[in-house]
Amino acid sequence: MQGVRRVLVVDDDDGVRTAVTWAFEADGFEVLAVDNGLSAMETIDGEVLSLVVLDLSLSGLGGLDILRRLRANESRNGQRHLPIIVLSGRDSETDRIIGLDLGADDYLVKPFSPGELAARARSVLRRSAEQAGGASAPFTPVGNGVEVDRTSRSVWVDGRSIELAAKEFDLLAYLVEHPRRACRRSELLAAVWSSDSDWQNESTVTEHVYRLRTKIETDPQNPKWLRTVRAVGYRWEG
Amino acid sequence: MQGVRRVLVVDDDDGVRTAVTWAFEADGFEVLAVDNGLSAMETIDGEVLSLVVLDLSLSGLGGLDILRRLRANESRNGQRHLPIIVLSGRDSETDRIIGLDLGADDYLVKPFSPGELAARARSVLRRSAEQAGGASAPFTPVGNGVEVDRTSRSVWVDGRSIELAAKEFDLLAYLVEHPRRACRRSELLAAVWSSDSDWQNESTVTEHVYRLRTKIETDPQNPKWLRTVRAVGYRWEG
DNA sequence: GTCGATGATCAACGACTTCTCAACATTTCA
DNA sequence: TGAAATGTTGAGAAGTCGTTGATCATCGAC
Repeated sequence: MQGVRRVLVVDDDDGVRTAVTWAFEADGFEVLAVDNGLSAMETIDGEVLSLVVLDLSLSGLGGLDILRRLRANESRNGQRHLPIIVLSGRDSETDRIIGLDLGADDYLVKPFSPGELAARARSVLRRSAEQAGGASAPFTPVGNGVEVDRTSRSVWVDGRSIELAAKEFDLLAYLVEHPRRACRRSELLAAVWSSDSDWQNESTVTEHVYRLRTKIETDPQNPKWLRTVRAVGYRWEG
Repeated sequence: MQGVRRVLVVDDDDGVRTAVTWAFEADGFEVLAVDNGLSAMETIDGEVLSLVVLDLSLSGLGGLDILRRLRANESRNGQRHLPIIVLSGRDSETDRIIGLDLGADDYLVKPFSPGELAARARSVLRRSAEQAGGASAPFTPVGNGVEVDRTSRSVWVDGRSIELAAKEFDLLAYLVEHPRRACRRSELLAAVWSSDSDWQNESTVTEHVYRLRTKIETDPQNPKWLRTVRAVGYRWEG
């Protein structure tokens, strides 16, 4: 898409900055790294960036503040959406990220593997490019795999069109948009049903997954895409 | 790593303070020395230090208290791990266990030779530098070795994907996040099982370590990553 | 070497999770 | 309004996982 892909890494831990920098440079990115929120904001204002990797738990001007300010600025000035991947230190923070829906494009919980970060970065950039690419080219379902188009709300599996009910589609779309993430049922309830797990029964999710599998998996008993993560929930193998 | 290597010596015995100070100054360290726990905490808060040498048997605010507070603060604020070498007057097994459990990086019993202390200091600092240097901490190295990803809850050993049960994964993730630390079984119970050791049997940890080893170690009888620390617990060799 | 303490290994059982299906509730649309 | 499609809930079966205690191996002290 662009000649230079430039990423900003914001983390106050030397080790994380170094490792993330390596991972991105190995992937052909130009990397800027800063260790605090103020420098991060300055860099974002002053530089042309393709992507920001942002630690949530910065001291001082925190990751959440940056995210909030950035998104507020963008919508006020009608600027282009700058893709952001959030890093969070604890698994419990994940729930907050999802709950608050702060506009991160993806998020990773430490510890994470560099390869995983690189994969998510590519995926975020691809989506961002498709979006910027305007009136997305008429969808052509190609070859193998599962293709989901939110605009026409249609789904193809290995090139064949599949009919899904509304909730089934929403669930699948969410999973496909968050590939390789172990999603807990409560997360899916919140995201797809806009509901609290206190309010709604989590077995609703189980049942919809069951129906989805019968429709999209070749061997529903032995699912290839929609995998169970025992004691947690489900994961889409993108 | 740093231009100046600065060490804080905490001991209420004049003779020990003097001897240790000499030993470190001869080794090119800048030395701060205090004779009580309160001053120690103040110095730790106010100064940039490379290492603390801490007498366990201080009167007043004791060595164990300092260790506990310091490590609690670090984990709460996500600060860098400050290396600590503990000095103890007695060779009692109990103190040794408690000292290592609370996150002392090494341990010396009085009387000791200044040369021995200097050697251990160098070793502790080297390990600490390696750790901060990126190849460990929340991040696991690429390629060979064990990679853990909390987001997708998946694990790779030498590039091959490994299936783990829920508790096995949680245990592994905790260990990987605290590399090169002797973790007591009670600590692991508290961290991974959110449980009291009075309530749950510590052999649960032993068993889970056993299962983990059979899944991730090439030679489980002779573990390379998940090592036993006799009379204490287990340690992850990051 | 012997003894005691500690860890490894194994088997067994109970508890928990998910799958599956059926029944009921709700929405949609003719 | 009524029928069909869709969504939600609950219950039982099947399977996996977690935990424990027993027994054997190993280590270190004496």
